[in-house]
Amino acid sequence: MNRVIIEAMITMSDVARRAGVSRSTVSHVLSEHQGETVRIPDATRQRVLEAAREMGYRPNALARSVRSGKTRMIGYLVDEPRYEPYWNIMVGALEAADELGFTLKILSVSHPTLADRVRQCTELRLSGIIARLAGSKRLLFEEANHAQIPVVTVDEGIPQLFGTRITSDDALGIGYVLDHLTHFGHRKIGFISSGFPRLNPVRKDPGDIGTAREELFRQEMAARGLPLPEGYVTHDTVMVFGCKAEVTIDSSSAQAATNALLHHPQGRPTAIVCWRDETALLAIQECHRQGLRVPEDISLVGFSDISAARLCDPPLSTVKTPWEAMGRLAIQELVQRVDSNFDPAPTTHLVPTTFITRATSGPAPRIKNSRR
Amino acid sequence: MNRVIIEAMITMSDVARRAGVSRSTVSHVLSEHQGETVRIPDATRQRVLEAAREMGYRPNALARSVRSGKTRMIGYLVDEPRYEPYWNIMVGALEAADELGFTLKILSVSHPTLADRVRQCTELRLSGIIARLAGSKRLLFEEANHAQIPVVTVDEGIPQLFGTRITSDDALGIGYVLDHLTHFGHRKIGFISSGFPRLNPVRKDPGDIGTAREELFRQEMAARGLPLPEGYVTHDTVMVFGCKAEVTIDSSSAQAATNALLHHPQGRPTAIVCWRDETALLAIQECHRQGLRVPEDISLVGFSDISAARLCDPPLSTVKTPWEAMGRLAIQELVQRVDSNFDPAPTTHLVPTTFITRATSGPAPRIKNSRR
DNA sequence: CTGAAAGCGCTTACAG
DNA sequence: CTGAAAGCGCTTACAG
Repeated sequence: MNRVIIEAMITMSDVARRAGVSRSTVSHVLSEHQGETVRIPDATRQRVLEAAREMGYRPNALARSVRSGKTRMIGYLVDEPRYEPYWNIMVGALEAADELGFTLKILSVSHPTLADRVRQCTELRLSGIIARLAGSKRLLFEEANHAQIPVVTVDEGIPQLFGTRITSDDALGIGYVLDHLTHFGHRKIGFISSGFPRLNPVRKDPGDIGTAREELFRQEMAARGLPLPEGYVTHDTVMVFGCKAEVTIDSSSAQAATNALLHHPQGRPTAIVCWRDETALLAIQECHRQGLRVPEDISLVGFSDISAARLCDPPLSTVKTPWEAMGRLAIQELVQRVDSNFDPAPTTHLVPTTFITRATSGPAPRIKNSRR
Repeated sequence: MNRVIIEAMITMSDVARRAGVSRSTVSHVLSEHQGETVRIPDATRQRVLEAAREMGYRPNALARSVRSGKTRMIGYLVDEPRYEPYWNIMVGALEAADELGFTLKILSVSHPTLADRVRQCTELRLSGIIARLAGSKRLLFEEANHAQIPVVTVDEGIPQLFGTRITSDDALGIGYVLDHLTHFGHRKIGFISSGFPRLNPVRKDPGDIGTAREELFRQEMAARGLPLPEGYVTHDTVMVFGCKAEVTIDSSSAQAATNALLHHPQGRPTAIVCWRDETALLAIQECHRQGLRVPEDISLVGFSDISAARLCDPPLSTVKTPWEAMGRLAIQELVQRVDSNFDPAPTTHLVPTTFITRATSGPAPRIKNSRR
């Protein structure tokens, strides 16, 4: 351990004094683009370097940022920090930020605090913002545009007026799922959708990803000429808002949604597609409880590929959303905008999804009570 | 949207000019502790406030920090950002930081970059550091002590020379597990431990949490007078280090570890305790593959309570580590130190664990091939 | 090559 | 009550 007791942080002036040169010289030697503008003779440079090392000098990144007006710090605004995919986005973002010399700050935002949070972003002089936010982003864009901070939204269902939007190609995913299931002979396919719109019939969030997938499912079923009887789409209940911005998985509602499908008057579907993995896993529990084997009696498919999908038994067949890649892309887009002129014009990146065949999907059984 | 085109960020001088007062006055009105030292008459105050609002003024938090020397920004150093529990720690830390007016920065650190990362922490003038790091933390403490930055380590197996250490009370957890299992009549209990020491026999990390739990298990078994035949402790293989700091779950090694237990010459254990949930879940897959029912034929217990534990079927009985609470506590400890004199003296907080009885553990079966 | 000076945006004694 | 001045730690034209 260094035995020198340091009272306060060593500054550039201290180093200058020790090396017997001016602050300017120290700055030139220690600056990023050393030698680009001015050249310092090696003797002086060494003296400065050594003094800095001896004193354990650490440049003050904040002071630098104040001077340059650039923080190279990017904010990640998340409304549901507990949700695994949003963490995966962050992991990707973190990696990319590291590589590009940026740092990442996490700001958790529940709906009531959105205004404060975006304000905080500009006070922090963030170089860019990644937003994973349900609901209206008007406040965010107002503030960010005013402060000329580029923003990219991730996992956002609908196009927006400003900024870069990075979203997964769920239509592709749904297509894969239906190809897979029809290949296995399934024709009676149910869907468990997100219950969000029912919870909040007034403030309907058009960006609700569960409902978006439900729409896609309906379209793709129709496109394939597959029947979709009334009641073949049910809903679980997910709390997405609230002070603590928690994702509560209400198992009883997923259970009810599954049951409605299993006891459908026209006979149960031979396969159920769920708007996300958590729901699918809960649905499987319910199927087991009813004595149904997965996938022999019924196939189940999820969406996202959360870690549990791989760990469960049987492991879940699911659409893989490339969360980390989306996070990486978000950073790349942002960084690219940082050094160019601010331009809030909207663009969209559709990131391809893939389908992972694991063990919860298989050949359609012959249903005895089928009316076909 | 605000229709005024802003060229650059509005500064305090701009507001002062608009309000017809000096910068000092603006500062006084807008500062945190307004009115504590000086009192500004309401008329002036209103003028300033209105000017600031009209112009969309946002104080520069960086400049403030340079001045005050305090950033109220805490860094979270994680070596395996992909691992769910470390994300949970962050969620807790984030909440607590918000409440206390601090912000959180995430720094991912793979082993080779540790030096750079800790240096970055001091250059950023972080107010504190939360470290979730395997291996030696010498570099970290050298740097942090020099810069007088308080650090708390989380989920660190062994006591250290400096800083606050927050760790879960695994002894308690193991105790619960064995109480539970013996209550159900189990006496032949196996353990799957972390394979880390085997991977890295040279740089043995004494903080390896899997091995620590194994030790605890051995002690508690002995304390209860339960036999632990040679070979009743096996190991999976977890890659914890490497450039990308990934936690790779090598299912084949967990499989092998399970198999070794199932085919033990003295008969298989009636219960297996695993050093973490992922391993337990993988072990269950293997048991199923061998035609064993869980928990009728064999009980399985994990450690951590990751989200998959609840989602799987049967849901996993496990020791719950209070990750979020640990993150919260880390922040609280740090914040408390920020405004007091720097003191690196070591302290330890042992956070209690609990046991969650779910469906993978039950009464011990009568083993036919048992030699008892 | 190197230093004195001005400046980044803020705050805080210190006069008036 | 309010402003001029000095200062936080840094950088960057600008002289010499």
